[in-house]
Amino acid sequence: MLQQTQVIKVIDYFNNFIDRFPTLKSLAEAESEQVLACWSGLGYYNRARNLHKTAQICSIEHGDQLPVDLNQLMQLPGIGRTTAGAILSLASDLPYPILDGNVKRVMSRFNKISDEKTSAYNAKLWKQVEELMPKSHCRKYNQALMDLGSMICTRSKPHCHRCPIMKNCKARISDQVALFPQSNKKTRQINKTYHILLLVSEGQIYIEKRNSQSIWPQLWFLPMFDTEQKLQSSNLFELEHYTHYLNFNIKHILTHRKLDLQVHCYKNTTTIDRKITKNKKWTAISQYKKLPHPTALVKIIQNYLANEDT
DNA sequence: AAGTCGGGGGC
DNA sequence: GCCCCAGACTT
Repeated sequence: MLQQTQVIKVIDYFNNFIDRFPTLKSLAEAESEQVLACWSGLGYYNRARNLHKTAQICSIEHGDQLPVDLNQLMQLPGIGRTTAGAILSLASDLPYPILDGNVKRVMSRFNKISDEKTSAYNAKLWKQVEELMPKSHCRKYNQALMDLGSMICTRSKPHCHRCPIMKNCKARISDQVALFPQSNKKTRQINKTYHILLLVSEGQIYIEKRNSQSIWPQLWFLPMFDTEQKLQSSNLFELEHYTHYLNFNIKHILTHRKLDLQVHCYKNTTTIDRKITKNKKWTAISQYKKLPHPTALVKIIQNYLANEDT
């Protein structure tokens, strides 16, 4: 959960997740849908799928436990070198370094490491953090290094006057702290418009499971179309029985894409045949909240629905 | 080596 | 608005 996600955001999800899946075995035996639902709103949903797979692999191959071995850990889906190092050092107090975003920043400043190319930059950072790694007190050392990065050696306005290693920090010595680390190259965001169909009937909304190809793969959401024509011509929902009553617009930003989501709302007060299939169904908005989906959009949609009802 | 994947906080 | 965050995986 902590991969590319700040601690404050994770805490509630973590507690809920541990309540729901208290052991590795219980996670391994869970349905994928339930695991994803517990992840709903946290983002990077492949992390949930990988965690689930890892639990299943460890359940079968490692006797319901994580292996205490760097290479074996790194072969598990979703566990790279940093996460493997975190497991070994924090759980077992073994001398394996971590290179997360915080430690990267500390290392970059401490030894004035910079490079044009990302791969060479990361290699230098790993080498540096390996050389500094002590053979004892590994748990406390790694935790302290991350805390140093998150609380003292912050990205902007670092608190160098309170830093315990300021005397040996090359960036500090040369008064160049602000120059490190170099800002990352930006991947430009591509604008994309989608047309979304919101069907409301007797307090329920229609949702479907997305395919594996596009964004939000295999999550439940309202039907999305590339063009308004495709939305209009989707006879799946017998649009002639519905009354169009509202359009609204949602701007949603992903890491690599700016989405302009145009929501087309249709209402129907008569009873309809609500078929539930594997990948399509009707659901009350309250139930919708418990499904795997991009929740940032659910709040907005719920607000519009609430306003319409009153 | 570059692209992909969410959502949110800081400034 | 831009950058980054307790990164890893795919192409």
